Amino acid sequence: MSVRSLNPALLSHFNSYGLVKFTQGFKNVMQPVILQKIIDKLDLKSKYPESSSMDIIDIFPGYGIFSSMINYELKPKHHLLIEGNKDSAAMWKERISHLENKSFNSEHFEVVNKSGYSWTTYDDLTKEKIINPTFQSFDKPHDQLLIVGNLTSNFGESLFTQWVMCSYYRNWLHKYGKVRMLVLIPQESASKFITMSGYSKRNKSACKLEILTNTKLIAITEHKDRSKPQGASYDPRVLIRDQPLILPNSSVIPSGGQVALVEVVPKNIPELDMALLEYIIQLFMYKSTMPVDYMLEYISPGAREQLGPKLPAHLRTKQVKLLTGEDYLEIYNVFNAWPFKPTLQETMGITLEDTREL
Amino acid sequence: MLKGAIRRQRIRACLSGFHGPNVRAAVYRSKRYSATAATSTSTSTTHSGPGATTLFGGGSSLFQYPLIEELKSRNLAESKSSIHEKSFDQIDPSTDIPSGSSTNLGWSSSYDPVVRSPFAKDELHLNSLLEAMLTSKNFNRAQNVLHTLYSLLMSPDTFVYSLNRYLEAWGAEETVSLEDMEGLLKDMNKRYPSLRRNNRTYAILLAKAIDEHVHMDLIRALPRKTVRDMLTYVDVIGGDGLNTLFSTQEFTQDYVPDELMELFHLVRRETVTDEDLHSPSASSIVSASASASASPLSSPLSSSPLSSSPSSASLSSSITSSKETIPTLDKDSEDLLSVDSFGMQAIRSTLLGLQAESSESAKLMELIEELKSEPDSIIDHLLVQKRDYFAIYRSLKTPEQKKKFNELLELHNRERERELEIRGVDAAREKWKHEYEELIKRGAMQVSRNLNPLLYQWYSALLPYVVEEQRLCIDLVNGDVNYDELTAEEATQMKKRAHYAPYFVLIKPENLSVITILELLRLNSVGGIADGMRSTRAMVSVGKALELDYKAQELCKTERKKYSKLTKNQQDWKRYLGTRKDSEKKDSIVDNEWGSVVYSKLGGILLALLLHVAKVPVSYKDEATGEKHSMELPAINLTYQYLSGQKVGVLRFHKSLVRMMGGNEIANSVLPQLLPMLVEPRPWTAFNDGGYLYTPNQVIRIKDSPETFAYLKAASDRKNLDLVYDGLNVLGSTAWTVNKRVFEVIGHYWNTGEEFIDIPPIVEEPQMPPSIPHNAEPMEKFEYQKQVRKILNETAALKSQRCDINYKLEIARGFLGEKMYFPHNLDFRGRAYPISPHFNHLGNDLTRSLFLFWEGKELGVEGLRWVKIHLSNVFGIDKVSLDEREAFINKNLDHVFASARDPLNYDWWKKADKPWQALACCFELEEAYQLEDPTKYNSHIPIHQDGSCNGLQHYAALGGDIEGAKQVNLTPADKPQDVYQYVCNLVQKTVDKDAADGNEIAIFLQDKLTRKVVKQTVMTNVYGVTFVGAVAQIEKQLAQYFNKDEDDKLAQHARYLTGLVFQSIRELFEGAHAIQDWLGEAAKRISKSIRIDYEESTANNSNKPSHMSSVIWTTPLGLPCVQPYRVTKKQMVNTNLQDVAITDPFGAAPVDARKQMAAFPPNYVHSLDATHMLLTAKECGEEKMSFAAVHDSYWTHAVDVNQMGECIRNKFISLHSDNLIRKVKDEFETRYKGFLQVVHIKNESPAAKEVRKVRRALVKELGRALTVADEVYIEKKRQELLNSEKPNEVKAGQELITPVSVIENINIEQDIVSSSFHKGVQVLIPLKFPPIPDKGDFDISLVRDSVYFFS
DNA sequence: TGTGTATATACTGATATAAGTAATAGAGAATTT
DNA sequence: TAATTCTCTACCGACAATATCAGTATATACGGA
Repeated sequence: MSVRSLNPALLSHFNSYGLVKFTQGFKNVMQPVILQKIIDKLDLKSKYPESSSMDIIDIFPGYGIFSSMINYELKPKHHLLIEGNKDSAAMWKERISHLENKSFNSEHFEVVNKSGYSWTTYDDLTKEKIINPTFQSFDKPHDQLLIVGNLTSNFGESLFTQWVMCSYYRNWLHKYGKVRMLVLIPQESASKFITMSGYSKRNKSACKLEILTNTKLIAITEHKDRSKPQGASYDPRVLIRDQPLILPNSSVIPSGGQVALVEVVPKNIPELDMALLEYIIQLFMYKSTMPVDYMLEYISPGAREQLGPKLPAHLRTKQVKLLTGEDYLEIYNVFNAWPFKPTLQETMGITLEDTREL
Repeated sequence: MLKGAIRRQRIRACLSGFHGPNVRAAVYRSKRYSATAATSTSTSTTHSGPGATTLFGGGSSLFQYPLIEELKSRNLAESKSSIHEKSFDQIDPSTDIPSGSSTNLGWSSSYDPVVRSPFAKDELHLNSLLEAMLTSKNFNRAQNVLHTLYSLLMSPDTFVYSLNRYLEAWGAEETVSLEDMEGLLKDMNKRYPSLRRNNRTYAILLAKAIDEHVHMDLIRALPRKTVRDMLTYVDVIGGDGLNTLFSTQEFTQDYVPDELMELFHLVRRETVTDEDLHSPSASSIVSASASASASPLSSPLSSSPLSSSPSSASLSSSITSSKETIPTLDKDSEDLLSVDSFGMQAIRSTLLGLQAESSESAKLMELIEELKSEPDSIIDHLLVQKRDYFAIYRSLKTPEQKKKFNELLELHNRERERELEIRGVDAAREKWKHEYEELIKRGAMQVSRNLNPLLYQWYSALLPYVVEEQRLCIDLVNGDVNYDELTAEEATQMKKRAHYAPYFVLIKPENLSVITILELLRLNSVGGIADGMRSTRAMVSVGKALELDYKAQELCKTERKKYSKLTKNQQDWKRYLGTRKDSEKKDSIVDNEWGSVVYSKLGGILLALLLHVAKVPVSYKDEATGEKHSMELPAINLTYQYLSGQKVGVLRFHKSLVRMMGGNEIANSVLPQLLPMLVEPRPWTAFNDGGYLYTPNQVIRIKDSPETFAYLKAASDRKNLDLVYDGLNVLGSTAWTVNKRVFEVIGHYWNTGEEFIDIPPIVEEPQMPPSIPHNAEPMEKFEYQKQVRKILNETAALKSQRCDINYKLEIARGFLGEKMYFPHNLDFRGRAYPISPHFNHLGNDLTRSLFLFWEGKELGVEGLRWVKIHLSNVFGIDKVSLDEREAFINKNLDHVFASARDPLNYDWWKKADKPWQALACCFELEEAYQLEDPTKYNSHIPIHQDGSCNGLQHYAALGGDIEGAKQVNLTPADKPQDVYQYVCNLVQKTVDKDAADGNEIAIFLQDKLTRKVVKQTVMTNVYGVTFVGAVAQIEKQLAQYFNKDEDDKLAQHARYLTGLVFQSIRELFEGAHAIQDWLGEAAKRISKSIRIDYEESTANNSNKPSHMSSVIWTTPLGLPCVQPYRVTKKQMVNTNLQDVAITDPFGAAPVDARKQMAAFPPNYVHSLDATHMLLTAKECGEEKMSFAAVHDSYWTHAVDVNQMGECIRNKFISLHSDNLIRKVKDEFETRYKGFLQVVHIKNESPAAKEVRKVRRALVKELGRALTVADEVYIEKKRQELLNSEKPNEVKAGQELITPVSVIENINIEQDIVSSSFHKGVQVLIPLKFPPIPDKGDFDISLVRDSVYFFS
């Protein structure tokens, strides 16, 4: 098996480090052979035909085998490694100096030793003119910018949903266009987020993801329980649709870690009252086996009586868990036109804290 | 002096009451652990010697006791029953037989005389059901329940009480004859041969016998003593019964118990001549009533001339008649639009509406008229019409007049109080109706922002549904439901109904509806939800409110039965028989609560119905056409909300409804439950007997802790709590009134709708920050969202505060001019609180300013001085000497007068630290100075004496810290010491030193240290604040010196400072801290101890035995304190609204060791300050002072302050003259005797080696791994053998070597390591407590002369 | 009429939910190896 | 057993998470003997 994308210049460096332990709470896929398959499946070259002028923004790269392979595959103009962790950053710096000797760092790796969690990190990228991506139309995915990230840590799940929201708001790195994101997330997150209507684990974020992006499962790890069929914790319809690669457990550190690689491509979505949409989804999800008509009243007093009739019959009787993104948008529109739609106070979930003096 | 000594002795007597004979009766007889240890000291060394190759006493087998075999086959059967989950129709005595035995497990310790049945939950359930079935006269079902109950109870004695309940209710039926009852009893006896009748049973039979005029037959058949005892069950026999009995000539005096003797003579005399009844001595008898209620039977016998008309008539007619008078009686409605609450008006109309009906009020009016006609009387028509009793009372000149007025008012109010408790709900409804009809007449329904007519609409819409639901429930309870005729869905619904139906039928639909509505409104914005509430809370609260109403009504019925047909001498009868609550209750193991499950189910169905019908008018403007549309939308909806990532069910009010409730035009309706009382509360005589006339209450606020209940009951039954009750009764007997002048000023500012001092403004639409672009950067977005959230949070908080204040003012308004009392009860540590929520003297500055003593006392020179000092205190000048404080006010007297004369425009008082109380004080002074001699002023204002950092005062006394004691004013000084400032100075010193050494942080902080920075930390230190918590507090104080992005720097500085503060406190209160640590350590050991007599029923975690023992101690007053911290199990309950999680209090839950440990030191100290307060209260009460307290702030009349101060100090000294910690230790050592403790000791220590050796041997024999549970079991067996009667068993026990026995005599203290230390081994050792730390040299008697101790 | 199997129902336990990790440190408990 | 990861961090008054699903245990229905 060839590992085409593995940079030979780095081999000795990888070897000298051995299989590192410092995962910092992140999970990682460590086997080049496996990663090669992923890269092949992603078919990156056709998506980034002029990759030599592109930028890769690589967030929480960690040990970075995957990063380096993508790098070698695409050979971008800039490959920024946003790595707040001191040890990892130091290792990358060492690696780069290693490459300086070998290839004068023609890989264009650059370490940004700042937290990938903090938004200011990214403001600084443009402020300090480290990169200067082009602004592209929102009709098609951006072909000069790629986000790669490892969100397998504790806060990863929330950060992932925030990145998705950024793609909708067209801020952060998504201000440049519909930027593709290749993100490694925990299996628990992936099996909730990438679902189709009716799947039991589907949650609010999954609905948002469906509405706002085209997201595909690229690869998943084997199931922990050998007696279960592979992919048992995922929505079977998604598995059929996306045909993800199955990674052996041994390829992941810490061993047995369950992860999934997903490819997120933002959609071109008009402006919505996102707070309202989220509120509707959230409230419906509280009792997902109930029909829409019944749940209307949970959103706002009088909604059932007044808005129920405005919904098509098939929607009204549909179980909430069976609703598609489209369905949600339709319901959203009805609410949005209603004079008594929920106010900010309700959609924000205001709570009273103890106001007593000292 | 002598008196004090006697009292002290009594306290001591109480202290020891808790352990005693019962200790001996416990599991292990006579010989105890320590004795064993002493004898085996020598033997154990031989065993552990090298020669002991076989560990078990020489032989190769395990001696005669088959210990290993037992261990191998040990199989624990858990006592289990699920009866508590069944609805009434599923209960079947033939199948519902619980598995396992109902033995008493005890709670934290088996030495204490408290009862715990494994089936307590089922018992409770069945008893409630029985009660309900009897009330609804469903005797067949009730009998079913009764039989099931029998199989659960631990002793036949307990069963008799339930049987009596049945017999009593059944016997009350006219169709049931004495013969029937005897028949039933015989039948029962046949089934349950162990069943014994008790005196109450006989009393019940007697009642029937009297009815049938065959009572002498029964009486003659019984021993005289039995007859005497049974007659004390007055609630069973009834007043009429007694009357008949006493009139029977054959019934001789020797049948009569002492407490009824006078009544007996009364009846006998009455039959001779009626003239005696109208003797002129009447008033003197009545005069005794105020104090007599504490001991009703000791007051002189006489009759009152006031009783002529039957009170039952007034009861039913008063409401309808009062309704008519409402418009004319409305007082102040124009002054205070905002607090125009209909509920309160309803209450007031109840309060006001009784005058014509009862003779008591007629008499009062007569007196008032009489007084009015006196020359220069200020009583005018208006005052009379407004019923400003306080103004009238105040205007009276002679003590005789006052006395008489008070007496008559008391009688008058007794009637009104009863109305309030029994008929308040009806009054509220009538009020709604009235306003609704008024509004309809004016045709103004749509535009009205008045809430009450809307509530009436809700009520009218709700009622038919409730009626229908009740009909279904009745059918179901009567067994008239044929499930076959129902659809599947209906059947499920009916099954759900079965869980609440027995209770639903007990209350009339009108009350069900009104209470649901009012309770819902009351709960607005509680529990952290804006414009709504947690649905769980709502459901449970509604259920509880219903239970309270039902019980009050039932009690009233019982009482009416007592006096039903009596037309003469009702007052006297009442006084003699007391308003004792059902005496039977005191005997049942659990107080018969319906329980959370029933509450939530009842609340669920009622709220579901209400949600369905409650509408609110709304309108909107069509943006396109500009047309305005009006319509009705549901007023409330059920939804959910996430609270830190967890779902909670929420009932949310529609915005329009919220606007109606919180605006300044409309006020809430007040649920007339647990309001301040109009008469002196019934004195506490038992844990569940005292306070309101009819509404039941417990003396301790217990939340989900049957253990606390068990201890409380045991102590109460043993009469250990009488001193506690005495103190509590003093608090309850303080009469108050509302400060009308302050109230009017508050009302003025309230009505402006603007912010003023404690009054939040009305916010209609919050001002949002300017919106940001759709594609703003994430940072900006989050920032924006944060701002919006903050603003919304603030407005929501304002709204809820306004709502809350409104509710308080509503109640205050209802009691303007009234005399009111606050019944108190205690938290589990003994701190006292008024039972009445919302409006009480524990509130904030604004609320407190509304309180005046009803009684006035002439100031005198000292009193005047104290009023001034008090004003200075509330003004914020309280750190200087008393003379300086007085001087400060003298200097500012003009400001004081000006403030009082024109409070709206003159601002001086508004600058005070506590402005509202300052204003009240200004009024008082100004009025006093209107007299030629202000010292002659009759003052009503309560003067406060506050302990300076009371917790630390107690700690300092316990620890004997000389400097610490000085700093918290235990030592006489010429000006008050300020401990916060002192600590601050200490810290400053270190900071200066560090700064001099070049410490950057210290240099930065050098000039920023203030008292305020350290205050909170010093204060919370008593509560055991951790380093992290304190850092957070100090960060808040330092935040102003740092930029937003300098969080890390801020934290760094805060941490440095916190370290110093902690260090300084530790220095200053060295002894105190040693005590604090000791208490913490003791709590830790207790809560991590293992009871060897407690069998672990879950085998799966036998390596982690649960810790079952709470920290329990007895206060010097005899109150047992049980820390109620256990891991709570949650039970999901299905209701009509949603599933709710209810904490299941009956789970045999292990303790929450962490909480036990952290909370014990503060709880212990609080139990001491509570003791101190109650002792002081009692003494003040005896000295005829008015007394009130807010934990460590004691209040009395100005003139009495000096005397009270003396009292406070003396009680403090006598409290601390004992070695309290020693006592706690002794108590612990008794209670937790023989318990084991889990510790980790160093691997390589000799002790560890010994233990390993024994364990290895055991494992070998056992053929499997040895669990901790096994070790505990072995130890238990060893203890049993050692304590055996048989010498051979004792010997076997001595020879038995267990992992515990090999180290029990080795000193392992120095080998103990923390559990996270890796090279340690876990071992069990007997529970021991660390030695008590040495006390400092502070001499407690110095307190006697410390003026600033409380000031 | 008693027994055995198939299906319906009831019960239990696990899991997810939200969504700037706030800042920090240190003990103790829980979980995993 | 040993090592690691997670949790929590101020007392009381004044409390409070729920819906769903998967898997298992029990009850009912049914059919055949």
